[in-house]
Amino acid sequence: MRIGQLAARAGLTTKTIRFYESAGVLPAPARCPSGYRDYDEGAVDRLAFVKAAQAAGLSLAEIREIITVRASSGAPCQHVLTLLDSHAADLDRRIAELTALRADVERLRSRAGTLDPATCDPAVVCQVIQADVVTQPVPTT
Amino acid sequence: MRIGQLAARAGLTTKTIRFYESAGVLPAPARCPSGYRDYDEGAVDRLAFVKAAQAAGLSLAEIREIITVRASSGAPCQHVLTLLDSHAADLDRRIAELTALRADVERLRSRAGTLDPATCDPAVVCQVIQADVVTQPVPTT
DNA sequence: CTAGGGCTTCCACTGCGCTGGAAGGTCAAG
DNA sequence: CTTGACCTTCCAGCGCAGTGGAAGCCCTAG
Repeated sequence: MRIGQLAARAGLTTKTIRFYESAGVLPAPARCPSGYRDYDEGAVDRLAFVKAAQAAGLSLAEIREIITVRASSGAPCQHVLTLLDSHAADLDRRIAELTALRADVERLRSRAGTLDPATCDPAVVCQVIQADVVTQPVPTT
Repeated sequence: MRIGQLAARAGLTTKTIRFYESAGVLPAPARCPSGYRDYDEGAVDRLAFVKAAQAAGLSLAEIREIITVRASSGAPCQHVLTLLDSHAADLDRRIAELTALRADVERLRSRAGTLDPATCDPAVVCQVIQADVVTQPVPTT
């Protein structure tokens, strides 16, 4: 199967598939005499795995590492579980950060109603934005 | 005041201050005969505003726009409130996405305990990661 | 006079996951 | 023979908020 067909079956572009190959998450396939890439069915499965892993929040670098572990030392289950745990912890942190930020924004918003535009000094640009109402370290997006 | 002193007072690096000037969130200051930047007290206030606005989740582009509105048509309160509302909505979406992703990861994790490593087919790389357990569109980080 | 610390500019790079485009080769249909 | 779809490679850029480094000027202390 050529790259265009694989792309259609996987719901990706040919660009993305070549990029995945260069990123090390899709093995380099055989080549036709013409130089065209020639994929087997395994490529479809592999791309499905990559998609699922991405949907689980893993980066291409992490996916590549899982694949490497699988190739060199068998089932990467333990490694994957560790990754998932650390991602879950990251997510908990992110969610807590965003929730706190959300509360800060709400606080600014509701405080804005109590402000008199006439008291707004050009030097501070806009009195709605006040450092002492906002407690975030930095929105680590 | 020269750039190094301003940086110390604002808790930033000189690099960042020059970058803010080029990004349009800090006005270009006067220059000493030597060519050195010469800041007044207003610069400290301005940097405090930028910090607070960043902490509220605004991008430098948005901050620049607020400053522009302030300079051209007076108090930007309404504009700022609109921005804050749209950010609050973004945050709600992000939080919902991350929470759903967190649940997916948890589902994968707990399902992993029921799997037998022996049934893990190299073609799928790792059976812990399964598309049908994950329902995210794409983790729009 | 020299060393140092601070300042100037400009250009490049970081991370991440692609995406776009140029210049050219391959193949089947008309 | 030509057209057009498909493929190849390589190089560049996106967004975001900076960070790093090079080459060179300014100023003060020793």
